[in-house]
Amino acid sequence: MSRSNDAVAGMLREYSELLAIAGGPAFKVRAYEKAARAVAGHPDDVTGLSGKELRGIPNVGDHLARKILEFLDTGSVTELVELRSRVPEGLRTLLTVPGLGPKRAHQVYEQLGITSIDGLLQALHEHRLQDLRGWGAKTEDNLAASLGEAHSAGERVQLGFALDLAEELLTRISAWPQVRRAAYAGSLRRMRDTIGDIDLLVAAGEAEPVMSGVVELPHVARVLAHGPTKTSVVTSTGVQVDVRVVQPDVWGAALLYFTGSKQHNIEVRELAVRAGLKLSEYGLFDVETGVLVAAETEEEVYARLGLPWIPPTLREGAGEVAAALGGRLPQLVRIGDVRGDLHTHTDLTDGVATLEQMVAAAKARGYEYYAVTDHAPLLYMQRMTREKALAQRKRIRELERTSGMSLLHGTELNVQPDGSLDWDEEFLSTFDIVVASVHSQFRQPRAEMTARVLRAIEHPCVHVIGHPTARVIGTRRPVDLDFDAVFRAAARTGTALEINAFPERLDLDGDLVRRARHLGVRFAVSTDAHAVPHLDFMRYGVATAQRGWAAPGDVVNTYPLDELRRFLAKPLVTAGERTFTP
DNA sequence: GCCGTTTTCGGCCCGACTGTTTTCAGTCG
Repeated sequence: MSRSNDAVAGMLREYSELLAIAGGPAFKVRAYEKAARAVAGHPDDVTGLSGKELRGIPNVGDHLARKILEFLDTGSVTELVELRSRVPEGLRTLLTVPGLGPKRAHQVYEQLGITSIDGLLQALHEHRLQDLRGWGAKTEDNLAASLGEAHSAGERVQLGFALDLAEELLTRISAWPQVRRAAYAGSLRRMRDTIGDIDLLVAAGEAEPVMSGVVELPHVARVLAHGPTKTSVVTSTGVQVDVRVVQPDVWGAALLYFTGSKQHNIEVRELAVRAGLKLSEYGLFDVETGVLVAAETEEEVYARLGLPWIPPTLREGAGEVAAALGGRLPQLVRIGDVRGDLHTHTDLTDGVATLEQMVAAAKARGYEYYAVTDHAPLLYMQRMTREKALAQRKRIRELERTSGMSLLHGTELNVQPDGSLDWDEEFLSTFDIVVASVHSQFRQPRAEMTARVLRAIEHPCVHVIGHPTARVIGTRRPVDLDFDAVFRAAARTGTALEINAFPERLDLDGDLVRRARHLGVRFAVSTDAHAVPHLDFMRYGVATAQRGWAAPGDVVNTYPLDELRRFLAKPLVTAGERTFTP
């Protein structure tokens, strides 16, 4: 994703939020927010675009085009700087607390002088908030709960953010003359859904120039440590980056060591000890003679220990070493196995790209098929209607003839609190693919939530349950579900569970995928794209599937189209099996 | 501030939920 689009979108979003807190007109707040979304989702890099071209982006008009140009030109916007001076800096971070919007942020600032999350916690502790107009004990309780969650997320950043940053840093570092190889390691290479700090490994004959280069990188805000082979810095975005330099001939041993996980390394080193060997980041050595046995590649090191190469996404010390010893490692699904995306949106609902743009981008990715699944009427804000859906279907059928790619017309339904869905069964049966997701009432007790999701799974027209836990990383915890019951029902009815590839979601996560897989569940790895660049999130979804030990056969969108269609026919559901009737 | 006109003004995603009120404000999706 192009960085300048993200930077511009960030500027517009900040403007929108500051305006909201300052009590600016709501329509203006929304205008900035909409423009931010459009710019972030715009497929072309905005750098170098003319004012006229910028105005071609939806929701960007004269004023915003000028602000964007000023921003790209000077790195700043006069009016934004002025606005910042009127709103204390910390107030904006208060908006990240679920349940606290611009009005209440403004209120706690005006009446209690609170400008930070710490200040809010303090006031909460002293029960000073419930004296405010419109506040009560319950409001305080809810706020305390969401603050607790935000805090428990700690300083970790999302996978997508970390990977973008790591790749940008690696591009720079790899260009230095001393550098032979450079790669990210650690939890990022294992593709965990959140990343504590970024570990970069560099192979270079000479370490010193690399270490000095790292502290000079423009991203660096603070240097934590700066030694001959290891440097730790904090970036201006607050992420810690550890860079380690090794000799090129021990690359494999070092990469293995720095990729971890700790538990995986312990298990591998135990194997070494039992074989009279010693494993460190400098190589695999014979204990008696001290002779180096293997170090150059990971494959060599693993092989000398009697192991096949173990994919990083499996290295969690969760049975992968034993499986590797026994020849039982799964054949993992890979990005190249994916033949299509089964959950995407267009600007007919809340996407920012047109149907034509999304289809063209999917075609450019080389997909064999592509599903468009815009929202359904019960997500009221999207104002979907049967007529709009049918009109879209007509355009999809036309587009299919010219695009040379199979297009599936689908929809994303809303699973209501009682498990009922948008539209009737007769109309639903006319869609090629139906995704059903929970979008509201996330705090239902387990029994109700489970019954709700089970009813959707049992519905004969529902093919995929979208983002099954509805979590938003760092913001909203997963819903409370009896997963075994859900997984068994999904397996029995032939309903796929989604592995939503959006970096904020990654839902199901790797652990749940693994559990579900054991019960025979199949998965749809989908991006939930709302813009062209979001189609690239597929790699996060595939990595999450890998973390759940999923093979291509477990993932329905690796199937050729005819096989996918057989799956979507949901042959496993018969009327007699249904425990709920819609 | 943007957009689409019944084009240069007047609308702007719209309904549910929560917790507070005692008829509604704030937040969310």
